[in-house]
Amino acid sequence: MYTIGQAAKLTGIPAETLRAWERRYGLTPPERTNAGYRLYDDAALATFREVGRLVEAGWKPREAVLALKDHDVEWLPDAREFVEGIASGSLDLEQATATLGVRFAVQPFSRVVDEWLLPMLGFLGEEWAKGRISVEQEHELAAALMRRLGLVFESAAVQRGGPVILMGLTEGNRHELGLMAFACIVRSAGLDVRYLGPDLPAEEWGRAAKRARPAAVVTTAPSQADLPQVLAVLDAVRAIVPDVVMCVGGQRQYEVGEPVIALGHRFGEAAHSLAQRLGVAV
Amino acid sequence: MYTIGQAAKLTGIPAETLRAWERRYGLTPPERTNAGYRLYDDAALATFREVGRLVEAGWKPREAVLALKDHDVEWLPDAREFVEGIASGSLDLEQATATLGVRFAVQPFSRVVDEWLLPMLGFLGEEWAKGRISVEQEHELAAALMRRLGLVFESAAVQRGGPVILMGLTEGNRHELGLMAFACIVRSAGLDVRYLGPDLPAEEWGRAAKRARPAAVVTTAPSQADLPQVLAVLDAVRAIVPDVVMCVGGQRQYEVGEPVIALGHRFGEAAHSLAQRLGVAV
DNA sequence: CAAGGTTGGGACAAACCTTGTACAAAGTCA
DNA sequence: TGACTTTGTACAAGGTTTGTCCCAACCTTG
Repeated sequence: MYTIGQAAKLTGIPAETLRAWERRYGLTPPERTNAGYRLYDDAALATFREVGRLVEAGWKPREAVLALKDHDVEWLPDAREFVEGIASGSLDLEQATATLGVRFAVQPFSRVVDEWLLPMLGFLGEEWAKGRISVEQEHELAAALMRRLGLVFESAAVQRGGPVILMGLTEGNRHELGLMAFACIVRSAGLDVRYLGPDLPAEEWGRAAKRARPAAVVTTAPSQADLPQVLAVLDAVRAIVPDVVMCVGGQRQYEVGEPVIALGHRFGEAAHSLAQRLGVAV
Repeated sequence: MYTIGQAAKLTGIPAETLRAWERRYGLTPPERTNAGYRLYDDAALATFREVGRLVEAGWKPREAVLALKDHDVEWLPDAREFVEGIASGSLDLEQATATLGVRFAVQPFSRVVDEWLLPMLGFLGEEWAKGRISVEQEHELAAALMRRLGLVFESAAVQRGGPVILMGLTEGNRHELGLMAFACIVRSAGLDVRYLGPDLPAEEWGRAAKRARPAAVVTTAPSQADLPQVLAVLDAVRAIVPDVVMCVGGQRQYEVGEPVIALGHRFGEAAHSLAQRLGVAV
């Protein structure tokens, strides 16, 4: 437990400000000693830091506090707890995804993806394999997350005129979430991403390439069955744009081999290196 | 929620300009705080970006907003032109969805769906049948429209505690757009819609019903092949909730028959009558 | 006990937002 | 061409929000 001065030192927010936040917006009324001294716990400090980050990002403190109160930080548990909540049915999906929106505002998007979304998808796959998550649960979650990511995608500013990047899934592949997250990151960096959607046959990739003349093409290979599809897409696109850069993500990305580039499992860095390869400053 | 300064920073449009647009064209009168401060949500920000995009592309702001709002605008030719533009490749998808977004902001959402989106989907199907629209074009458009509708879905206020409505597509059916538009309308009316996504087998509908205890279930039957699936879903859900209300949309909705309710092709009215049937005031 | 931290509340300047009016640059039209 | 409209931006006067400061009284620690 910390007194207000210690809390101020640890969070970097002046004690007067912490008191003002409590007085004005009712932010985390702390426990008190017998004499009336405030005593904060670690959760309170975490909340202060979250509010601080939002304020630093330009939010009005009132709005920041309200947002964090509505979607209590405690409510977005770590990835494993989240999946556990889905499996047991104890998680309110509506509230959890709304909280994710606040998360996106508090932390850099790519960090949330690398440290939360991708691990979460991994756990989800495990639990699904064990039969602890039903198809309909997985569907509903995927749809909700796609909407959240779509919000980020739409709010990213694009600079037209630069190199075009085509993203989509190969025939038979419908696992959109990872790719969409990557698309959001790349688009947030200002690149012109064209998102084609799931389950697209190789010849359609050729048509898309003819229309868009992409500098790069990104897809994923979550299972072994996707590998030949990825190569087919490579052929189809290369027939139109011979020197196109092709990148691939997903569990089996390293099994595709030259000249396809594996993106790795850290999307922030992957997006960065993709931008560099295309000669675009980020 | 964002203040006007925040909105200006996030959209890149000066606050004075946002106020001028509101004053001159009535663009998205926002909520206000007690003190009169404007508060914008994500959908409003999307609209601003869309108008900005149109202005950047050479539209006049007045036309970008008012022309899309005026009553004497012919909707159907416009939807046809839209599809024509997609087919010929002369239409910029970003710009096209931008006009749709502005319409959502200045017209009742259900009217835009009834008079523009649904006819447009009809034309799109026709051209697709004629081979004038490729699969990848249709995919990319569908993904973009789903993102835009998802934005509406997410920014619609929900009142938990009321009757739950389950929406999704039956096994093999992946035509999400119509259903998603309907989901947006119903959710905007304050009802608790759970959107399950496409391609869900009947037994999974049963599982979802066990979790959510829905008062109503909505799906679509765009082709004849979907009819048996719809009946299978009805059986599966009724095994859990015997007196559930089941509604169906899509081209073949009238061929399902009792006790399934056909929604008709005017979603505004359909949503209204669904709400009435559930005893909810809208 | 002394020194330093904490309590509440009031006060205040800076930053932000409000409405209304004004104006220059650019476009439109007869 | 000249008159008129449109549009982005600017400014003034006034209200709101917010970080910070002050202060007398109280608490904790050495």
